This record gives sequence, structure tokens and C-alpha cells, in this order.
Amino acid sequence: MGLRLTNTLTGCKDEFVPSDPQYIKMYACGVTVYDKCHLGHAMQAILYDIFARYLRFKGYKVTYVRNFTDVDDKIIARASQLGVSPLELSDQMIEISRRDMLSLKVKPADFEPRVSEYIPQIIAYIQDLMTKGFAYVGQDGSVYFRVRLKEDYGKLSRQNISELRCGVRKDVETGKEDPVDFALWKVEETPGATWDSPWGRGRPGWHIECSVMASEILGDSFDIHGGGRDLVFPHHENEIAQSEAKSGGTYARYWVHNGLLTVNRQKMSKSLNNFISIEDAVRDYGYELIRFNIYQYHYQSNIDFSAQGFFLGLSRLYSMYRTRQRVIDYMARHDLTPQSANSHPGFHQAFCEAMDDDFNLPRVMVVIQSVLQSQNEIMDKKFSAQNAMELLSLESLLHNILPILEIGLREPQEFFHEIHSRYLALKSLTFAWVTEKIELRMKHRTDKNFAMADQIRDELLALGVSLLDSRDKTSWELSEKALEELILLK
RNA sequence: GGCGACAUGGCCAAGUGGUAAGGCGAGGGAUUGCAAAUCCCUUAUUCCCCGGUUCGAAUCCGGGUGUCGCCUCCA
Repeated sequence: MGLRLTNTLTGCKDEFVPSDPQYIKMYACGVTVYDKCHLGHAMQAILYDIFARYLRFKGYKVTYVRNFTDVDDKIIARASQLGVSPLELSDQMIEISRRDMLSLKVKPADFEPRVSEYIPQIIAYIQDLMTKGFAYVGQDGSVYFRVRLKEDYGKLSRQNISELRCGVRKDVETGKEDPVDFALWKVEETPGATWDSPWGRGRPGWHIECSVMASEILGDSFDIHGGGRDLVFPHHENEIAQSEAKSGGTYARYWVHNGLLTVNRQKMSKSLNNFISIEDAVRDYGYELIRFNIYQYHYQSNIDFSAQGFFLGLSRLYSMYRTRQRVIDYMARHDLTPQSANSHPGFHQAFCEAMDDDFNLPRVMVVIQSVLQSQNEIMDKKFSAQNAMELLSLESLLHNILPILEIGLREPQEFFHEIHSRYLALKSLTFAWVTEKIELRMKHRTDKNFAMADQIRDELLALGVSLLDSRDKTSWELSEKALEELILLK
């Protein structure tokens, strides 16, 4: 069963055939570290992390590279504003970014190169382009890429060079031979962010870094190159132009582009000031809810962030842990151990088919939904050895696939405790108070004084605490309304 | 102005030629002292509009309309 991937280069969902049948090389554009990352960056990082995890799950060896852009106009501007050196600022931001990724349970990529560490290679690369005639020193002393010489320029974004020129493009650099050319090396002298080169002191242009770092680590040609949809043009187009001009061969074989996180349908971005930082998002919603919501959409779609959407996710996540807890209790009661069964073949296949179909996470979520439902169904039935085995195989399946997604892995008790404490604190209530109320109601119930018992239950429900009576005891959880309140207050 | 993507029930969202997944919501049932939770059933003859191709289209083609992204840094 093979993976199929939507390839921006062809515009089709292509069968994915790695150049080496066992080894996949993947590169994803990381962030420019001039400020804290926001939820949109989180979405991208989570997605490519999952792709890498799934490919490994399928048995491939994977090398995954995700870069940090630490040399850039914005970094320089920001650093001078803050009165620190550009690399000091980017050091700080990289550290924060790593912490953010950790808090989202995103595994580090195998390589996380920084532009500033690849300056000699970038210079050599540009020199090579120059000897091949693709690069030239412009009138302003900077080095540019001769776009028109690359005949298939525009093949990724389907842009036509002659049409580009009549665009609303501003600030055309004066040193270029042709307005469509782009900078490889910008000559200037900002302290702390420039290096000596054959063309004078300066720094790398916008797109060269990815080409250089990708080829240094993965080689001239590799399997998957990913990034946000907003990078298709010009960033990825230019990467292809440079890389293929230099190597003469194919650069990335499959181009994957994820959708963007939007707010009121508009892209989440610093400039629109409609962003939420990863730090804030994790604090307010938790990493798991963020991931859970991302999985409701295909990676190519934009995800419109809204509190209402997050509420839906929370109520389903809550429900997931309810089942997780129920399974744990059930296994304890019947003395079952999870290791004693193989992964459920039917659902295992369904999961792989969904992932193989262009990483169709919404379909994966349906599979998980069905697994949980089947577990509940089994536990609703009379106990039998056969049912127990079925339950264990479902459990074994979840143990296999949930670590790829990083959801549903916590101790349910811990999950509930966290969310319940937050809610109770919000309402200035305590666990002890709720327990007291429940015990009081229990007395009324055993006395068959249902009117009083129901009154207490209604009182608690009005506060968002919903009671669940089982044969011997009463437990409680948060009502839908309470969950909604918890999210909407953010 | 150019390029690209998207438009599916009250809401969210899968689905690239074979007769509309799933979730939320709503209604009914099993269960329950009554509830909650859980499970079961029902809830789009139809996929923005108009043409075309085809035995057959949400899916392909042409033309509209609308939304978004890119063409300046952007995941």
C-alpha cells in the first residue's frame, strides 16, 4: 500500500516513490526568528512532524531537515530596535521556538540548520552559480540570479515571467539587470549580520539559504520539500531555480504545501495583528486541543481559528478521555493487560489507508472515533473472553497510532484533573465542595428522597458540574456548557 | 492586472468518474428512580450558478459569481 501525495509541481495527487526505497529525505521551511512563533507556525511544525513520524512508522528511514532563518531584514530591524545584535536576537528566538515546539510535543527535526552557520557554503554556492552564468554582480554590487536564463522558471507556481512584470511589485532594486531577478548576496555592512565575501561585506539573499542547507545536508536532490502555501511564490520557485541551475538535475521531487491558519478567514500574521502566540495558545488551550483541532482539517486546507471551533474540539477530546478512562477501569476490573493482543487489523489498515491517502487526517480521526466507539460498544455488552480480546486489540491499535498524533496519551485522570481544576478555580469552587455535595445527595438517594437528590444535581449542573450515577457510586464531570465556557473565556 | 486555491446539510468537514465519510446540533429508542455517560436509529435525491463531455460528474471541460492566498517579508 503506497503513499499518495499532492504535489504542487504536478498539481496532482501523485503516487509517492522515494528515490531510495528505504530512505526518505525531507526538508521543510522553518521560521524566520525575529519574534515569537504563532499558532500558524505551530500548525506547520505539527504537520511535518507527523508526516515524518508516519513515514518512520511505515518503516522508512527518514532524514528530516527544518531550518531556522536567522539572517534577515526583519531580524536586523528588530534587533536594532531592541539594542541587541541580530544574532543575539535570533539566538533568543530560537531558544523560545525550541521551547514552544517542546510544549507542543513536536519532535525536533534531525537537522535544524541556521543560515549563519552556512555562510561559507552559501558563498561557494553563489560562486558556482556565477561560473555557470546564472549569477551576476549588479550595478549596486549585490549579486543577483538571472531568472530569464532558467527556462522553466515558474513551473511550480505557474507564473509567467512576462506577466510578473506588470504586477504591483514595488521597490525594484536598482542594481538588477531585470526586475524579475532576485538577490543572492546583498552587499551591506550591518554589524553582526554581515560577512566578508568575494563581492564585499554582505549577507545572503532571501532564498539561497534553503537551497544551500538542503543540498549540504540532503544532497542536490531529495524527496519531499514542504512549507506553507504562502511560500510557493517566490520562495520555493526561486529555490528550484537556483538549485536546478546549479546541479542541472531535479531539486525536490515532491512539493507539499500546507494551508494557512486564518482568523475570520484571513491569514494569521504579525502584520494583521491577528495572531496568537504558541506560548499563549498552549497556556490557554493545551497542546493536545491544538493538535486535535488541526486534525479535523486536511493539511492543505486553511484552518479558520475560532473559539467556537476549539470548543467543539474540547468536547470531543473530553469524550475521548472518558472512553480511555473507561477502558482502563474495565481492564483493571477484568484483569486484562494491553500487551496480550495484536493491533486490530481492520482499523490498523483503515488508519494506514487514510494516512497513505495524502495524509488524510480527518479520515484518521474518523478511524479513531470508530475505534473508541467500538470499545464503548464492547464494554456495554456482557463480558466474554472474545469481547475482551477484541477490546485489547483495539487498545493495542491505539497504542500504536496515537503516539504518531500525540493525542490521547495522557493519563485520563491527569487530563481530567487539569481541566477540572481550571474550571473549578474559574468558578471559585473546590473539589472538596463538589464531593461534599455529592455525598449529601447520595444520602438522599439511599433514603429514596429523589426530590432532594435531584435538586442538588440540578444545582451542580447549573454550575457546570454534571453528575454520573453508576450502580455503586456517583462521579462527576463538566457539562458541555462548562467546557464551552472554559474555552470562550480565553 | 497576472497566477493559484477553494465553494458540500443549521454549523464544521472528508470525498479527483460509479451514485454523498465523520463530528457538532436536532429528533426517536435502549439504559436509568429520573438524569448524565454509553450504544442504536433518523436527519443533503444532492454538492455556488449556467452550459458541455460521459452510460454515469460533487468529482472532468468551458463560462459566470463569491471568498481567500501569492505577485513585498511571511508557515
